[in-house]
Amino acid sequence: MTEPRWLNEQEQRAWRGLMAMEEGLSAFIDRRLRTTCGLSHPDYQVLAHLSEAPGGQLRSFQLGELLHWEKSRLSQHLSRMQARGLVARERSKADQRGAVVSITAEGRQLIATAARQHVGDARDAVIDHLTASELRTLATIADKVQRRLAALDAEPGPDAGD
Amino acid sequence: MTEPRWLNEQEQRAWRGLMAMEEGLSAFIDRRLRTTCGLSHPDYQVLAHLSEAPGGQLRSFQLGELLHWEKSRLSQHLSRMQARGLVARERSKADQRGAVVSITAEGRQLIATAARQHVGDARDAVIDHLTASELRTLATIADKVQRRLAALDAEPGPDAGD
DNA sequence: CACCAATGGTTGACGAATCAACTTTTGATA
DNA sequence: TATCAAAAGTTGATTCGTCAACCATTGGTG
Repeated sequence: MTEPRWLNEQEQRAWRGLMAMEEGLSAFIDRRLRTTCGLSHPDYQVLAHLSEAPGGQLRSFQLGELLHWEKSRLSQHLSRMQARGLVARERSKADQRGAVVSITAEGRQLIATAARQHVGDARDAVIDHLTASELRTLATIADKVQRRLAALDAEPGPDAGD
Repeated sequence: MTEPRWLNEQEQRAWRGLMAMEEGLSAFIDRRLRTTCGLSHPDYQVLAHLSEAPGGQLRSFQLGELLHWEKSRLSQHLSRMQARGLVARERSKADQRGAVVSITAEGRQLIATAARQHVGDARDAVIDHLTASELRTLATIADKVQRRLAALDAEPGPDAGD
């Protein structure tokens, strides 16, 4: 079969809407964080995870798993954030191969401000304009999609005889 | 007021879910297009718009508006796509300042394949796993958010006395 | 204990995105 | 018609993300 099932009217509205919302929203979030706090969204995510971790520190690979980042990206990004004084790194005593990343006082300052900003933006752009029912449905959809993506990731392509 | 209204349980589920879905989904879409067709998602969007335009061509600035891209990004990206033989550019006869971008035969070939792939992926990751009601709600939410983002973009910050 | 694959991270090179500065052309106005 | 601001694109510098190769440590097995 060379022709797939194309999307009908309703499906297309949902899909195109989702794609457009995605692009617009992520651009919005990133722009707001940058202009008001001087943090990119990736910066924000790093600091958010660190600030929520016990002691404000994590092993590099743990942080990488939380963010779903490749190790090289994480390493490069942390180098830049370290140069800006937002995080610190030192070798792990337990495992000499590894590094422990910790949030600095300056980083904590920034993430506190940024978190307020971020919640305000989330409300302003999305949350406050949806009904309780829509919020529930949105959460459900997001869960389904994430589970589906995880499944697709786990079984890359053995399916052929169905 | 220094403390914003933090998100309650339900709101947080929706917001975090949305963010996570967004990242996972866009990574998935991009990865699939790259590995199966050799096109990045940006490449795909450019070709999709061109292929839908009358004559398979558009003025650069029109393409930029459709994509919400800055002109420099568009220019650089088109240079790369041109080098790969996916699009062609020539000066506009009507306006000597401007350029007309057109999709090549090779570009049409690729976008045809990629579109099938893309629809399949959309179904596989999202569409086929949602109920009709969820699809409707998703479209509604996406519309609301996009309108809200447009409004925020139009009036950057005059609102203060509400 | 000697070897060796796997783990944890860094580095360098290249493709992509953004910003500012720079053409060229257009179109309005004095 | 001479001028000048705005519009349409390009270019160069910087930053960010990804890929592949690399180094150091660990831990298991013969």
